Amino acid sequence: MPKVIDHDERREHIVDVTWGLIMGGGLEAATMREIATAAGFANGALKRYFPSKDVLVEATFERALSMMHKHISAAVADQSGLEALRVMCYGAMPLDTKRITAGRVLLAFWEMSLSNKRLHDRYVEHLKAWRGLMHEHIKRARAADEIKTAIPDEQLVDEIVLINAGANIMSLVGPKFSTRKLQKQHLDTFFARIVQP
Amino acid sequence: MPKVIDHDERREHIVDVTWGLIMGGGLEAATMREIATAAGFANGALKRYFPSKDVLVEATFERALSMMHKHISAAVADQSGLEALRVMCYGAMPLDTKRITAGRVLLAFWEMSLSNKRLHDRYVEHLKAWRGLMHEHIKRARAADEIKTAIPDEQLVDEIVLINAGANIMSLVGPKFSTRKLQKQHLDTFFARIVQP
DNA sequence: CTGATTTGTCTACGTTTGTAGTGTATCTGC
DNA sequence: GCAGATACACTACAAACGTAGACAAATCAG
Repeated sequence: MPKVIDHDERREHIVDVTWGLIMGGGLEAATMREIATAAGFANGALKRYFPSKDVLVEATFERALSMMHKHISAAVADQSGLEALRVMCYGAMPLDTKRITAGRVLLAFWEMSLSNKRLHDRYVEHLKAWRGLMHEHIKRARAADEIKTAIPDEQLVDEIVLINAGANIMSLVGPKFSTRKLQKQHLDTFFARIVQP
Repeated sequence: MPKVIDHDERREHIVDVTWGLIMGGGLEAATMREIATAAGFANGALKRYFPSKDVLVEATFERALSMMHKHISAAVADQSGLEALRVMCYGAMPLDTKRITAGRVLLAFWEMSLSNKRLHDRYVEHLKAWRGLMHEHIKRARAADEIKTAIPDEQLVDEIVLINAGANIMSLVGPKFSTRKLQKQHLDTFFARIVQP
């Protein structure tokens, strides 16, 4: 028996490195050679852990989605209704450096998913789950009379999604205009608004 | 004297073709060979009109911005204040196929501008002009007592920008969820809101 | 018709890409 | 300590990229 290696751990590390490279210079910067070097390997070494670049990219994509999912789940915790919705919204916004650079990865994946059906389907699935969760919390908040606006649930959910996607973009391309303070204010105003008739 | 050619017209045509290719498959699909073929030329023919790919891409980028600028200017026309703002907002939203696919190009440029200082500066300039124009109209609308909300102008402008950017993204990656109807409703609700105290 | 000049084609070159193949070093179980 | 399997480095290769240069074709002035 040869050297024993935790393959899953190695894969995690390689995905970490790929993530970092995309953060720094987009997908363009994430070449197999560059990833291998940054991970401390030589040219062809990644092949043992990811059969092809597509698979590696897909794994990195998956990481982005599961990271967001975990971040939201952890924030929501045992809360429910309006407070859960609030925590979800603030948690998904690019309000610190880590989440802003994560938006860089998201941007790359948005573009890639437009020419890769597998990735696109996966993202639609994620979107469906995310929106479904928000619907759930809004429903409960309405039942508890925490939300009183006449605006339909579907519109509320969509508004959050658009604000969030827009904030991710603008934090990258125009952070001087769309400041964190403003982005927080959007959510503040939004929540102040929906608790009223 | 040889064949006489309108160079500007040729450049427009080449930019058209580049635009179309980016629409279809992102920047990845817009190779010099592909552009030349789609424009009806052979491999190296573009060199007479664009010295390098960077220049061609920059010209296409410029087209995207000026297209939006023209679209807005034409819509606003001689109007002013609230009505001008309203027309601007609806005009910039991806509410038809043409504007949705234009969002595809915008997405490509957002990503590219993150690793190209020239393009980034140009986009920031555009953003500044766009936001400035909205500020102008909001100011006049307030003077005419058309807008009564206590929300600061800067926040109103930023909200429009985020909704717009988000709508552009979601029209591409999740049109099943973020429908045109919903996107229109966001603006309807927004304008119904700001005319009240 | 002739000739100068631009236009566009074609070929080629140097890079960079993803990936396959080969060999060597390394480590574990016996 | 030995044998066998694994891990990684290294080289190589085909494909695709942007771009440069040489050549042929086309066109208008005279």
